[in-house]
Amino acid sequence: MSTTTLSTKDNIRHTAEKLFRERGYAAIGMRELAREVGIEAPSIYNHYKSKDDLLREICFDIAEQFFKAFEIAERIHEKPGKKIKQLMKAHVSVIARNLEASEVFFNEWMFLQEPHLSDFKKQRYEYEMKFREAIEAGMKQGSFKKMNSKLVAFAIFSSLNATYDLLKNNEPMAEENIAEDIANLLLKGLKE
Amino acid sequence: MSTTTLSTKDNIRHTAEKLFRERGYAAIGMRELAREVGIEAPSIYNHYKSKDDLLREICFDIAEQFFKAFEIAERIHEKPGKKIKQLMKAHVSVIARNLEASEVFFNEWMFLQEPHLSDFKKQRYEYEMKFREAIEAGMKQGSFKKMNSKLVAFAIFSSLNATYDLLKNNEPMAEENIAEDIANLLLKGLKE
DNA sequence: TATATTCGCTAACAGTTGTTAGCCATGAGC
DNA sequence: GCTCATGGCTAACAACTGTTAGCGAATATA
Repeated sequence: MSTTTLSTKDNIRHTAEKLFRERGYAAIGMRELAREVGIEAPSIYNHYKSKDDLLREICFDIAEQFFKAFEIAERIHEKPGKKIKQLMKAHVSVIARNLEASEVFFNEWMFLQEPHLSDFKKQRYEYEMKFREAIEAGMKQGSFKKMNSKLVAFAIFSSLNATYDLLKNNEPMAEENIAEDIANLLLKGLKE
Repeated sequence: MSTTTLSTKDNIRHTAEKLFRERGYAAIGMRELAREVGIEAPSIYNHYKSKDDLLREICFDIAEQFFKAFEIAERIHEKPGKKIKQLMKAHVSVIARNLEASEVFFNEWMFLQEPHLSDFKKQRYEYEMKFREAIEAGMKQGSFKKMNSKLVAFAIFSSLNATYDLLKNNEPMAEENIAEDIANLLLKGLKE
């Protein structure tokens, strides 16, 4: 835990992540956000152009982290099973490092305004497709069962994205174990 | 598709489900909801006591359906693998029959006011525990691998709850196939 | 020391929020 | 035909929305 005193801008950012996650972007007013930070609402505008600007910074920052983590994990060339596992670990690691912000990324992106909304959707689709390519490669190569790759991708993503709830509601569980366990479950199945 | 002309109350309900799902409970005003229905905002109050009342009806109606479907599926006594599959199919079937409303149930419940909020959380927890019991029974009995049952339950729920996206964004896919495919993936795994 | 920038503040804006009061037309039951 | 409930409507409420203008103190730069 860093003990550096955060800048006001960082304080606004982190408080926004916390509040947007807890109660939703639309339900949080600038005055409430400001009160939680310990300043007055108009002071926020010394650091962010608008409420949308705040949301945009959060969402696109997380998006960037997902892409970077994916690229790094992709470089390690492995057999499909190991590769998917690597990608899943990278994905979970981004969530675990940004517990509140990633929830905002998943649940509040629809409040982005154009043209950022379209931008965001495009990036999300790209990311999904990168995952699906890795899955389909494994199917073609014979390591994976031949299934609807979209269904598989959705099952993987939604399982991984439950990381927040697992880390928040549970007996402490190491981040790496979550990815490892979910990967094993999805790869080898629950049946003995 | 039924061609019965719906009552105004039903119209409000269905329109609310659609709008709350699309843009979130907090972002939809009574005037916008009314406009979409084709009436004026105050007329809504002839049918619902408040905005919260509307959300409450939607959320608790879906909760009830989940419980009922679970109970019916539970009666058919089977081996753990078949049983989980039955429960999953029942769960997906509720989602498929209430595509918009179930999304509201999943994503907008936090806007419920007390004491209904606590009520809701309790019911959700009960439902989760019923599923986990079925999973743990399978583990004890030796049919399933011994894993963290909360993690397994979360993976199952989040995968099943992706049904909405699968039915909406995809080439048409039969509801039963979704549950069947997800069940097979989670039970037998992706690996060949 | 003079100047410019940063960053807080208060006051205020126009528009929107959920909701209530109260009026009027329709149609059912007596 | 009279009465009453139903379910629309308009007008209005106080509170709240995101945001801007503009002021003043502190800090950094020259």
